[in-house]
Amino acid sequence: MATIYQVAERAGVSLSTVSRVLNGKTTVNATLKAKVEKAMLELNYRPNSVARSLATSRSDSVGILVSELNTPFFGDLMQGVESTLRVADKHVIITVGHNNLETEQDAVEFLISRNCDALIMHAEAMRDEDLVALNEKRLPIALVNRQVTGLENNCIALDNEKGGYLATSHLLELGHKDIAYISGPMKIRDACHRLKGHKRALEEAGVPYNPMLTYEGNYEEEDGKIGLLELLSRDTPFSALVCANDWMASGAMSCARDLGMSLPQDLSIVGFDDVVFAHHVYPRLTTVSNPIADMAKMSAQYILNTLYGHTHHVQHLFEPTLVVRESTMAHDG
Amino acid sequence: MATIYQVAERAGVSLSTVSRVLNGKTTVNATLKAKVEKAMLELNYRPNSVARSLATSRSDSVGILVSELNTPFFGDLMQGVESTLRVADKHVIITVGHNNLETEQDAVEFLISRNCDALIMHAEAMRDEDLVALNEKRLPIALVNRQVTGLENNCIALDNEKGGYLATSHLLELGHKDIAYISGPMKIRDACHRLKGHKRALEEAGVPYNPMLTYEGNYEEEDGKIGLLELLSRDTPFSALVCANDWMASGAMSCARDLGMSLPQDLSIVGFDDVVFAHHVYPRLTTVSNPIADMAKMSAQYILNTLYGHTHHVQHLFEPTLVVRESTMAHDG
DNA sequence: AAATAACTGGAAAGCGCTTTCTCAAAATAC
DNA sequence: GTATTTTGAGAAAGCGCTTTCCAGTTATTT
Repeated sequence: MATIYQVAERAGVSLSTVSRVLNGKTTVNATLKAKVEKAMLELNYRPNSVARSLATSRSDSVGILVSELNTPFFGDLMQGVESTLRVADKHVIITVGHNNLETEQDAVEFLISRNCDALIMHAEAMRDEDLVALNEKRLPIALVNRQVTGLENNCIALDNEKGGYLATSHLLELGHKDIAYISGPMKIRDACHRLKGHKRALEEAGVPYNPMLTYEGNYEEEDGKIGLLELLSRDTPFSALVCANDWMASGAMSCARDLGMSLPQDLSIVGFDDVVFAHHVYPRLTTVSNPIADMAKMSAQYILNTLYGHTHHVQHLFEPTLVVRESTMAHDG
Repeated sequence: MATIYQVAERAGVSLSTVSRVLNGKTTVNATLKAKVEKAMLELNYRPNSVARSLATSRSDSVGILVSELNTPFFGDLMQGVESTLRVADKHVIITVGHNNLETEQDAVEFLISRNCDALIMHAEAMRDEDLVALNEKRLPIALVNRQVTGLENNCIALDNEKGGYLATSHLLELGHKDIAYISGPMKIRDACHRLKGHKRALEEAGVPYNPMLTYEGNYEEEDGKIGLLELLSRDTPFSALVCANDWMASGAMSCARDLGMSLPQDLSIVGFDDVVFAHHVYPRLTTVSNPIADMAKMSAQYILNTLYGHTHHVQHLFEPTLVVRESTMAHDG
């Protein structure tokens, strides 16, 4: 790889001149500039961004932390961030936290040691304090899908409580009263909030909450199946089921079908997140849409604002909406 | 952030000692070592990997190029690579090529300018020559899902031709003779190979290939729908359909259902890739499984071998297998 | 006790680039 | 034509770390 010295030599100018045309801060004589550009082209010169980063302690890249790489949810998240950063000519360094404290911290350290200019994080395991502490370094952070008191400005979150509320309200409106709920792991906050919304909807409708109708899963497809079987075994009848994400909803659906139930006649099911396959399942899944891609974009814009002087409007709380498809129907009983 | 000097000072040792314990090439007196480690802990020292990378021109990170971030296929790819590299304590820098020549080249330049030790690429737009040229720099590359003559060692590919063959053979065995085919874009090689396999299966079965039964899509869900409508409009009856990926298969399925067809009675459909939602659709999709996660892992192991002296066995060609589910059935006519 | 081995410290160069700072040259003013 | 400003060029330091040398200590052998 050619260095800046070689470019300078070939163009017959000093190294500082090359640096000047490279960074365009100061004006450079037009003919000289042309010479330099020619030399760069001929040598196929590309500035070494590691060296540049060391010298400037900036890197024009922002670190992003996701929990997994291979789920539609995080796919949309990464994609949203990457695309909006790319148009601003910033790059992205992705790390994986696996929803595990140590791994998340490791990932963050890695990103810091890579001189990232900022962090966009979907941190699930790190505690609020960790995040606050992190924010105190002079490295800007954006928190996606999380609300931390004290960091309101950095958070871009979904109103999960409202989402849970919407899901259950929809079923109540359809005349269901016995509504089962397969929750995500309660150690994950959005799972708590979703369940809270569910309870509020019940309460407002005057339907008592029955713990026998709730099962705590782990957000995975399998949990939908296991959860449904478990719920059915509890001898507490129900005509509808809310699943705290689409994966579990899908698991519950195929389990129900395997059990010979017909959907949605025998069981109305609503999911959460509206991930890409939600309309692939049959019957197409009624679900709560989680505008994760929009939130991701917004977080990127927030970073662009604070870091590079852009002036996007930033919205901190996103509203979920109910997407009614064919997996729910009125209760006849 | 603390520097190595501060650690040295605090531990009361020289900088070279710190560097020695850091890199562990030479042995260091145990008590000194302990002192240094204590100092590091107290200062929460993390070596600046940018500086280190500049000094060593290695970075312990490998660049990876994918076409998209938000599809299950690439999700599995990234996940496979990341997980196997992580256990070897290497990091990953992901870039996106969007199946576009310029973007791909840009991404590669970025990775190079970041001092990546190696590249794992799913390059779709770059030409064979580009890849060969790239390989000539001393930076090792692994090519996933692609076969380039001259780079046989670097390629980890799926036998796509065989996959296409399997799909169509399955239908032929079920008694279908009029088999439509929705292809991927012919500018993408695996799409060509899959189609070629389809044709070979027909030929071996003595069924003449009818171009009227082939539609060229773009690998997107929408294309399944458009393709099916187009094929139906051609007045050339068919009882089965092969789609060159699961997305198009899913699109075709929902389109068929919207048209009032019942599946698989009125139309047998087989997909390709066995992406995660293939068994979410209804009826569950018979498809050709593409062991992309395994291939990804293998590519990472190959890199580990060439770069860091590991000695994994590397397999260059992967066999697809047919996964029979419920979207295909015997032809009665 | 002498010879050998093993470790440690200090200094210095270098990775490739940016960024002052200084000074000379060109452009403008009077 | 001299004085003044504006521009551009070059030199040099520094970003944080690794590496290599060499000299000096300390431990281990014999």
